[in-house]
Amino acid sequence: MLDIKFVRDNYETVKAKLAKRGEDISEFDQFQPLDQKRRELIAKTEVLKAERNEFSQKISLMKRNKENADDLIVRMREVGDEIKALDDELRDVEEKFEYMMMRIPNIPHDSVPIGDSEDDNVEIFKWGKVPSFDFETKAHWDIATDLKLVDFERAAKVTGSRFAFYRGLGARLERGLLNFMMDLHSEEHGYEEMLPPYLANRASLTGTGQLPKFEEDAFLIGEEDYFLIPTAEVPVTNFYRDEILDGAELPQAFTAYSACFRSEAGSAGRDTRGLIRQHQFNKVELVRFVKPEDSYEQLELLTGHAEKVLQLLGLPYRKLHMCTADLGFTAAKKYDLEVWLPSYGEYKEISSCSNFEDFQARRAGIRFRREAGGKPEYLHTLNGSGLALGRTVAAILENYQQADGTVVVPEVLVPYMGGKTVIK
RNA sequence: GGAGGAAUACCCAAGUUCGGCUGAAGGGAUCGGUCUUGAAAACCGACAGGCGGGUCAUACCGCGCGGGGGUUCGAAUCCCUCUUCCUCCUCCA
Repeated sequence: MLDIKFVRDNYETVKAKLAKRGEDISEFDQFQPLDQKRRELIAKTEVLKAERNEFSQKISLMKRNKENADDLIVRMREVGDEIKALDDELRDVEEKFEYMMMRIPNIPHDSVPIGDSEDDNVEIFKWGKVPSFDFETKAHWDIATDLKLVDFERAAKVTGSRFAFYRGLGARLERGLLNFMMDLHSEEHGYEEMLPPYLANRASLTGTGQLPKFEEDAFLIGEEDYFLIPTAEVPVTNFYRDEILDGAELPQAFTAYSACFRSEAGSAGRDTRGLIRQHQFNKVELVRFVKPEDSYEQLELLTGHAEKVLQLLGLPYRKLHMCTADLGFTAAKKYDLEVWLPSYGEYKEISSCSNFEDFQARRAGIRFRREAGGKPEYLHTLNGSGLALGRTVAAILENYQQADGTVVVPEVLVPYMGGKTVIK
């Protein structure tokens, strides 16, 4: 959520910046009328409440002195009715205002390239050497099926489309990668390891920005009003929801593995084969809680941690600076890491690293105090994938495949694969 | 799933019977001071924080006793509802 006072004082500037995202922000036109109406009603109702407080005191005194207070009580009854009517109206206005504010996206940082579509994302650099093969290469879904690493058909039978069974060395590879990444981030990069719940409530999904606008993307569980988490970002960021942290303990960094669940509404027909777009996938997430003045530096740091995984695995990738049109709802600035996939003949997103500034913190009520007794301030939140596991498996299978149909295990993973150097 | 109990400020904890000088007693912790060579102890003092309206900023005003509704001139205190925690039973990896 945006800072209401800031928006009030800089309405035109904010509107112009939001317009650069290229999405429909006509809702934002309601800001000024609703904000004004809201403040009018608050002013009115508070005058009456002050009066009521004052006279209730008087009535109390009169009663104690055995005086008759009936006239005052009758008068206050009218004031009470008036307050009730105004409060009802105010509640209505605030509900509309809140709903509108919760659906307004974050303001892009000034460094973000302006663009109309994903074609305007700016490539910052490429890393690694794209492999060249002197044999007919296979796509990862064929490699995985041929080597009995993943079974898509039986998953379709047992559950439905876009689910997968990992088996044998495929399951081992996914688990090995998970352990490799968690070890790297917790032991080398200074993150505290976390294993979060996979279901989260409505308040949490609202805190990180999935709700109210994108409810159709999430799986809702029965009558519980719990959602399957689309990413560990949701539980981990909301870990500190409605809390005030000690500034001396910032930054705080967590790495969390979780399964992630996405309905993939609206993606019908895209990436239908293989491990790229599943309803359920595994991911190692990085989350940081930082002081506002550090957040852009911290974004570089976090992105570097995600890149390190790709570098150690020897997977060719490129780093993109996402343009205003491709920022997503919550980010002020975002880098995507895209890994080379031979079957696509192009780079494919495998990590997304964002600085949300205080956008999530404001929604989720996460603050900090610089010093004891100081005013609480909203902190900044960041997160990034470190990395998505299914896509990493796909990338390894495709980039490390050999002419005989087997797959070489990247060196760093050998210890995590029980010493195996080849998947066959 | 069944039966009970609880939720008060940083922590503990009174108040809820009978709604009104409770904008919330009392401890502890914390901070400041006295004393001391220094420290401890003792004593004195400060300690709702937060959010919202308002203001150039103050002042001032509103809300606040788990969340949300309601009754009432007035609610920490009464009613409804939700959430969380605890105990016992049941079930269970």
